[in-house]
Amino acid sequence: MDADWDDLKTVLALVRHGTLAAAGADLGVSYTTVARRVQRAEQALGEKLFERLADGYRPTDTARLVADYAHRMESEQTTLLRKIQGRDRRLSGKLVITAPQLLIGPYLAPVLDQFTRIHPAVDLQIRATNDLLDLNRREADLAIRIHDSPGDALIGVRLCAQQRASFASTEAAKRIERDPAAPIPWLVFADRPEIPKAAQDRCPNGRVRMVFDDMAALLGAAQAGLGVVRIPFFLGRSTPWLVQVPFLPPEPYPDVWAVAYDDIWRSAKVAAFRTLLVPHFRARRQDFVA
Amino acid sequence: MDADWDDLKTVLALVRHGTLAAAGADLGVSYTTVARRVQRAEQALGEKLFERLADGYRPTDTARLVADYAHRMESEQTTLLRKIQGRDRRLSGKLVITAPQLLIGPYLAPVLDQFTRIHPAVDLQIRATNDLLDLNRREADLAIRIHDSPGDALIGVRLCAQQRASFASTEAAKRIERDPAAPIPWLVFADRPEIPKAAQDRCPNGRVRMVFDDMAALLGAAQAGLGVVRIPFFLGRSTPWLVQVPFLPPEPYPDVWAVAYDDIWRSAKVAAFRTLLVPHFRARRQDFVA
DNA sequence: GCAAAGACACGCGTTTTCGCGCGAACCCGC
DNA sequence: GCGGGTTCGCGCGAAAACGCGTGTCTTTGC
Repeated sequence: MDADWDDLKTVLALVRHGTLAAAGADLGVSYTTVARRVQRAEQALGEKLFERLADGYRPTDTARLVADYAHRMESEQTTLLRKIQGRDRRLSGKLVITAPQLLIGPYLAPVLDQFTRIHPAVDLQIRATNDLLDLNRREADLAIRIHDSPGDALIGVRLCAQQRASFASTEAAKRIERDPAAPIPWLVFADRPEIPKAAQDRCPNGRVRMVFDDMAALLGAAQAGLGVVRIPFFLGRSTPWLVQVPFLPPEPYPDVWAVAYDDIWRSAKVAAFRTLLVPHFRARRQDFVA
Repeated sequence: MDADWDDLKTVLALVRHGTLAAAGADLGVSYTTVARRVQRAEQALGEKLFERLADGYRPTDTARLVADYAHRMESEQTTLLRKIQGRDRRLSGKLVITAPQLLIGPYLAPVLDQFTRIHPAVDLQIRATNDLLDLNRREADLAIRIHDSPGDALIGVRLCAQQRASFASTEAAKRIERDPAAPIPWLVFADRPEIPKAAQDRCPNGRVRMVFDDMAALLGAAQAGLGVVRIPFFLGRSTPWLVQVPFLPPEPYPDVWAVAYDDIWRSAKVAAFRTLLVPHFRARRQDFVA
């Protein structure tokens, strides 16, 4: 009664995904191999781990127990890999940065350009996403996030404080200035589909004209003059044909952070990147507030 | 940068043993395989893990780090295996009992006999040793130990309290009774090579005649009439040709315990064994004290 | 009621891994 | 200085693991 560690890993993947094919894809092997390894694990442990059903493998209680401990082993492994990576003093190899899509173009690109010139041996990869990538699973080494705090077990530095304000196309902004009493058509983002309170106080005639679930589309609509959007200063200022609607008040917005796991934060590549990143944002901090 | 779990296991074994051959023997594979897996692990991690020396592999700091975390993964695995084994409700398969060598013959044998008759499907294995086997590494399921407390993370039950006293061959005992003032020749065990204080008070003329490092040899010498030994009651009473030297006082001695890991303690096979073991010792508890 | 899709079982050919044997380098004791 | 023992490196044949293709069953949607 002793099991191959990779077989335990396979059981974990199968419990997670439910089907041989999905587990195999996760592990990077064919589903046939998953089936064989599970069979071997069942034999080694002397316990039935799955019920073979037409729509997938259903884990038994024992399999859940195995998966639980395999998950702990996996955690140990990822921590190990982080520590090794953090001890890496070489300025070569892969470095994965993740950042909000719309921050990359106007603000991160110069840093990236400079970094690759100084450290050509580093294989720099950018993951542009608004989702929070799981740094623990090493989906990225360093994350630039717009959040109130660095979060869980992460270490980080605040790159700059932020505010947001109302922006609209030049013509739309002029129209509002000419007739402040007219109803303002708001374009809002899906996660908070209401009109900001401070703006509503100033202009009670506001109404939500459309709701978007994509920031780029929202900006496009604003550029086309469809209405007023409430976005961070950096975004409004770096988007062509948008101007701030002056008398609508700015309001607080989460700050910009650079965060990473403690070990990786101190690694050579991340440290080198930070020496460029932090001054760059600090020099432009006035772009992010009123 | 992602490593096979079995490769990490191999690095752990190699750090532990220092040479390819020893690590291979531990893992049950050839040393060639160990060398190959280590090479693969180094490539996967992008770090040098060992310095190849003429007399073995010397681990780098990174390898020690890997071994540290692989050790944690191993701990998770052994805990898992214990839990699975503990959930096993079947009265079949392997059951490993360890007990002090000299307790087995006179006291454990009847229990073993009875158990194998009632549960013939259980593959009962006895490990007779005075060393403490590592229950955590699953070297044994249930241990019968002579100790003051069950110890670390173990659960257990006290089978009986114990005392020890002085025993000698019939003739030697008579000789002492006839002439209490004559010098008593003691045969003592190597871990405590001194004459017990209480006995020395009664018979100040005692002297250490020989020191033994093996209990069976010590008993043999006592049986041959070479001197007086200080042993637990059960041992003196179950050894032929030995009698208690009456006026030398008994003294305390560690109790007899049955101990196991919590999970395994409740497993079906261990529980079944306990239902025979405990009453057996309880019924004979007077054999262990004056 | 029937077609399409998803999921598993099984068998076959291929790739990878493993163990063995030989030779070289080194340490140790004499 | 010189054998004996131990350890590692390398190449080859055997064995195990792997991926792919096919067939069967079940579910789902029309």
